[in-house]
Amino acid sequence: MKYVVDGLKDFNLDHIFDCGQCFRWKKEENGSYTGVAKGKIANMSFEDGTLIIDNSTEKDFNEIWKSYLDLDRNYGEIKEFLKANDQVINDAIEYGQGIRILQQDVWEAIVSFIISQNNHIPRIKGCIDNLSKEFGSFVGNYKGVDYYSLPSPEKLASLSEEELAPVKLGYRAKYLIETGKQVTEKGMPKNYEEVLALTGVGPKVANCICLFGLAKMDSFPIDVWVKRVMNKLYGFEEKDVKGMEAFAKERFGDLGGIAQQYLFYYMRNFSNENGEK
DNA sequence: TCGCAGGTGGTCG
DNA sequence: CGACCACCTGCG
Repeated sequence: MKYVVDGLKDFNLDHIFDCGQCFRWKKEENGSYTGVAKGKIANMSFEDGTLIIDNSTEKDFNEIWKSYLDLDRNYGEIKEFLKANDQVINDAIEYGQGIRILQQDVWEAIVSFIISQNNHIPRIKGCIDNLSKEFGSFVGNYKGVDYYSLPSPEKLASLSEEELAPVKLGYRAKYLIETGKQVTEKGMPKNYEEVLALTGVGPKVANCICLFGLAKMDSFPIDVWVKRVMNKLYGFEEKDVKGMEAFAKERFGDLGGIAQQYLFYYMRNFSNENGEK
């Protein structure tokens, strides 16, 4: 079963799945992406404005993928607003024109971004993969490959560091166990303060969780790449995080998170392509 | 070999 | 508060 969406603008799978917001979508040899989210497996391909979602019913699309891919938001309008307010961001927007902020599961965002701290992307993906296979639940098989969901907060809370050792989380294992306990006891966090209170979650990770898990579009995560791009394009000292936060709020307002994704993707990918540091 | 990577928590001043 | 520094792991 396939579900087809025509006439999509401001949409590009490479931009969406390679802009650092998610770690569970794998690019296939034919350029499509396969992944699992919210308990469903899907394979997506996109060409000339047409998105084909394989292994998805119309019901799946309406209940899951439509909102997951943030298709109800008008990114054309957002880009015009950002460009009008800021001449400097123009190139970044053009470079990542197809970016969309995925509306991911909150718990998945919590686990993913705790793991992401001080870590390389291939290893982040490996950790999430291991964690799902070892302790998650079986979601299904698609084209010969088994897919698993992440373990629940209760499941993580029940594990010891020794049991988690094969997942190779390093010192992040205890953060995940503790966070599992906190979420089990207090429920899922709903705002920045509650997210920040979780063990192993500082300002950067909290902003990622708010942006990608709670759809708080004003969140502006500042990591090393954003520090670099803020230095390069706007002349900030890389340690001046406070200054960057104030600037983002003033310049981008409620759309800070979307602006951040264009800037992040531009700095991380464009500069690499061009052999800059 | 050793530094470092999409940071955080703990400890000082 | 702001400035340091250790920290799992794997790769160059």
